[in-house]
Amino acid sequence: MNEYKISSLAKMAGLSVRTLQYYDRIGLLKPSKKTDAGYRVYTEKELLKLQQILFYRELDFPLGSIKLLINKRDFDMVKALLKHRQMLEERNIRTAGLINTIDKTVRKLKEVKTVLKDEELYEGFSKKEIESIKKEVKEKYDPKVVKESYNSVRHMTKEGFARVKEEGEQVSRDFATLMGKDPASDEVQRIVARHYAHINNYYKPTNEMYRGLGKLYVDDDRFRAHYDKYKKDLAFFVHKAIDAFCDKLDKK
Amino acid sequence: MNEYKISSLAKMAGLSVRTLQYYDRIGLLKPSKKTDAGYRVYTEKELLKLQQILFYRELDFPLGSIKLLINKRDFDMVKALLKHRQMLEERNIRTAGLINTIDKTVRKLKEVKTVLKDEELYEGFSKKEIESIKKEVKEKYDPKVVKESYNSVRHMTKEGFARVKEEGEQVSRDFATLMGKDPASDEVQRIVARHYAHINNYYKPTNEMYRGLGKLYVDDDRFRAHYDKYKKDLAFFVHKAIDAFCDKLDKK
DNA sequence: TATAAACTATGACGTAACGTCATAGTCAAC
DNA sequence: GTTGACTATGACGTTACGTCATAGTTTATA
Repeated sequence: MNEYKISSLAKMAGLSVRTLQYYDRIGLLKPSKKTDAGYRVYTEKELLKLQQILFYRELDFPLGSIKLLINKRDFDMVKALLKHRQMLEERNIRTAGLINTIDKTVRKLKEVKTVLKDEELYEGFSKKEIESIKKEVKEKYDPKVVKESYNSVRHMTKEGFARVKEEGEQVSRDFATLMGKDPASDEVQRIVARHYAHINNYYKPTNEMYRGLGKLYVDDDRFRAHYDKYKKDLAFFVHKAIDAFCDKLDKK
Repeated sequence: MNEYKISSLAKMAGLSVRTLQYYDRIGLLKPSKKTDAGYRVYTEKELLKLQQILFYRELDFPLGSIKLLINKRDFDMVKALLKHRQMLEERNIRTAGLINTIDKTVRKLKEVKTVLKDEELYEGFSKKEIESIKKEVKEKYDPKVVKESYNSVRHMTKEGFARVKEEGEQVSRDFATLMGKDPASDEVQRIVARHYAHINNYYKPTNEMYRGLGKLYVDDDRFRAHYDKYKKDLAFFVHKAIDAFCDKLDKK
């Protein structure tokens, strides 16, 4: 019977020497024998077994399972295959979902492909204000968070931008008219819900994060200025309203 | 701004403490500061950044890529997403292929599993003939061996059997063209190996079982007829070839 | 036959993204 | 002042190998 040294078998099977040594070590494929010098010697028998191994490996079976599958003669192959199939299917479903999420995200980003110039983005602000905002945004806040909304805002069409901006302004005005009411009241909470949905155009915050965002409206000068522009202390009111909103979410 | 200790942030984000410590270590998410005692202190800023991280993580981005994505200001998000999408799609296609392979394999195995009754296996033979064949096979050859291959053959459906025949036909033709050569020669042995691999689709015979199957090809009229249909005495040739194959396996 | 080239074995370490365990220091409460 | 909860860190395990270094073996060649 022909005998093969490790690199021959490796070449035949398309594996590396180190891989075969590894398979030996974990007991997946032992050589037929070893020479006095400790060299591994394989025969056709091992080649055939290796083919079986590679079949399962191709199916993404973990080596530990393969070891059981090919060594136990009474192992229920069909059951193992079906169980594995189940797992592959779940993996596929999940991956399909991820692709979908990417598509949605990309659509959102692309829909707004036309790049707005800074002047358009910050229309209403003076040049100096623009610079200071940009600088502040860059230095003070989390780069990515700000960048994402910054970019998504920057890449909007004028129409898209106008729409979002209008939406945001309406929400702000609504908050302004309701100031003084109980932040936890239904009418205020309805506006918060709209705000929350608005925010979700840009990213999907957890409850805690949304709460944090509300706090940021007060702590951050630029945000506070934005709201307080509508009405004095509106930022604080919005913060409280968001807090109440999150309280309710948490309680559920 | 509110300050959170590591377990608070972990709970909020649904991660483990160890994971956050890990993210700190690899520079993915550094705490806002550290206390004198070395305790990590996080704020809402980190919460927001973490949310971004989790968004990409959900999409199976490796953490290293996420680090670049959220830290490099000029990183092209759309490009990165589309590239990732490409990868996910390839993964999905491959997984779908694996599922398909499993389905085909399981179909085969299930056909094999259904037990054929003797009458079906030997349809066309009389009861007496059946008994005589069984008796002969049992007595003439190593009882255990023959019984093994016998039984494994018995467990096929008609359809399964037809499929085996169909798929085995190519192998048969190859044997036919090589008849006259030394059954132990490399070229013949290669075909035997293919036959062996083919058989292995259905069950995993021991060497002895495989040898018994070879004998069965000669001793059983139906099998013999099958091979001799291709060429006179082909069954005997195949038997010899399988014998030589098993000799080599045994010799080790 | 001596030597160089090619091959082999083995241990150690690295990978990704954490989990687990052990050890030790820290903080708040009773 | 002690207990209990919390934190930090290092070490090791996980999967399926790859890479590198070191050392011994076989083979080819001069």
